[in-house]
Amino acid sequence: MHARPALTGPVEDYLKAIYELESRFGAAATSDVAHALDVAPASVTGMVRRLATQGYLDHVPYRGVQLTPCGRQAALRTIRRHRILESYLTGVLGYPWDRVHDEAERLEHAASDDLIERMAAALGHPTADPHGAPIPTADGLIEEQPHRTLAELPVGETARMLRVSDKNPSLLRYLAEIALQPGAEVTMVARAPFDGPITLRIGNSEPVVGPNLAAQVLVAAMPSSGLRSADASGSLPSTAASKPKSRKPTAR
Amino acid sequence: MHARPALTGPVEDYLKAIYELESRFGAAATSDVAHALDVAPASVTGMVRRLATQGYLDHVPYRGVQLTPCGRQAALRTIRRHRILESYLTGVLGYPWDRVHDEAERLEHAASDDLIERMAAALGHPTADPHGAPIPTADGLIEEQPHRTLAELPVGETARMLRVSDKNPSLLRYLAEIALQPGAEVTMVARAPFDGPITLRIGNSEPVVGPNLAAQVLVAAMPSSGLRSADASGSLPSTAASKPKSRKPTAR
DNA sequence: CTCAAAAGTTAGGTAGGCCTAAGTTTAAGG
DNA sequence: CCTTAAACTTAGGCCTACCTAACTTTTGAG
Ligand SMILES: [Mn+2]
Ligand SMILES: [Mn+2]
Ligand SMILES: [Mn+2]
Ligand SMILES: [Mn+2]
Repeated sequence: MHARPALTGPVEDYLKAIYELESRFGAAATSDVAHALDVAPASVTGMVRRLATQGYLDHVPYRGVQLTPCGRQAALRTIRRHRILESYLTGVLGYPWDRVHDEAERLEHAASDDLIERMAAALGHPTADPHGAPIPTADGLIEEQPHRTLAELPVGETARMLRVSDKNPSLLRYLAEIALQPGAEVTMVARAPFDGPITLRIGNSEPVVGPNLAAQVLVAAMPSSGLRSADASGSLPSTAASKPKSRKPTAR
Repeated sequence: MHARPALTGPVEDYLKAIYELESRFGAAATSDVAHALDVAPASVTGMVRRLATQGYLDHVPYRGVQLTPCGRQAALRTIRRHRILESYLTGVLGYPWDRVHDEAERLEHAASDDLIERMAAALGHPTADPHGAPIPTADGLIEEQPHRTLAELPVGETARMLRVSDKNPSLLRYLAEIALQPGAEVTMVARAPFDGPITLRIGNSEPVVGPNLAAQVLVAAMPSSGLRSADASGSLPSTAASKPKSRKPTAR
């Protein structure tokens, strides 16, 4: 609540990684954090203990870790900076979307709030980053859209592409090549059986992609009939993720 | 020459500070570096020993420190980034010139070369930062202009304002108020004796300033007669500063 | 020339952030 | 249940980058 000491870069990255794991699985496992940050599990245990004593997270040894409200706020602040930076780099400086993540990963720890807000203003206060991830507001509210994966899209249906992970540059380059980017309308033309190739229609072209790729692309939950532009603003924002898919670490 | 390991932020700041002290005094004294970086002298001794063993500088104990070619190259790279960042922040994002230094001081360690060059390109490859400091080229050449201080300007003469330190925000705010910024034509109208107040003409106004302020403002060495715009490009660049004013540390 | 202050260095310590190796706990299969 | 592999933590180090306190070298005033 009060003026906490400024966080270091590594600490911001830990909180961010834990936030993302927590919203996917309900809690973050030591080894998942280690994998996300590319450090040894022992390093995570050590850092987690420190951050727990400092009030940023709750740690039940051997059971995983969860953010406190204070830790969640810090995580969302870093995520906001990251995503605004990515948006600015692509939108203003002409970066390709497969190269903004690494740059933002460093700048997010160095840019002042003032700079971030100036960038956001220059972009007209965007609500999603170039990969379709929602940008939390300055006071820590984030609005997740309901979605399914492209792999789940029934044959014949059309959906609006929503989002893809920003962490795989070569995947991003390929998606750009076939024009599969957030906002694009994509139709499931055919799906070969036994996890076979998937034929899509995007604009005038009909790229054929693997099921593995399709599973990584998120599309809007509701079928998109024609050119209805769903107004993103105005709906009530929620503080965290929608419904975590349960997995290993259940904390408590 | 080969791929040296990436430097840390603190190391980049040490090399930059040493570069600046060296170009002013011929060599950098431990206590001056300590003062510039706001660390204890003992910390400087330690860092300097490490950087000397790593080949970035030569250290003669008790006599000061000097950059090796390799250290100078690293320093100029950081200075280039710093100054391009300052230029971008004022030129594109509307930062006032008194607040860019702190921001650039952090971003200079996080921005990639690609980002820096994109910013430079967006600005049309500027040759000076908002405070008038020359921007080294990507291959480490820097071109200092001949200058004198505004305090030295003879009464009746007009000169083009060249440069001022970026480290004193309140001075910068005041200079902006009286329109004394790089490129401005300034005339020495009158100087009261015994270090008394100095009357200037800048445009239509005649601000009266102290000799202390005037000593901090650099103007072009040659009198500017009217509106001749001196072409900065085309002259031969030199690797380092012109002629260091000798002072305490003489190294060797 | 002397000698004390200033400048610089050395010694010893802290904290952050990482590592490997060696335990400990948990979960899961048989 | 028992056993064992996987997940996790603990122990013990290392490196960077800082600090203070104590010592050494240089300098310059008298
Ligand atoms: Mn990203
Ligand atoms: Mn990061
Ligand atoms: Mn500056
Ligand atoms: Mn800096």
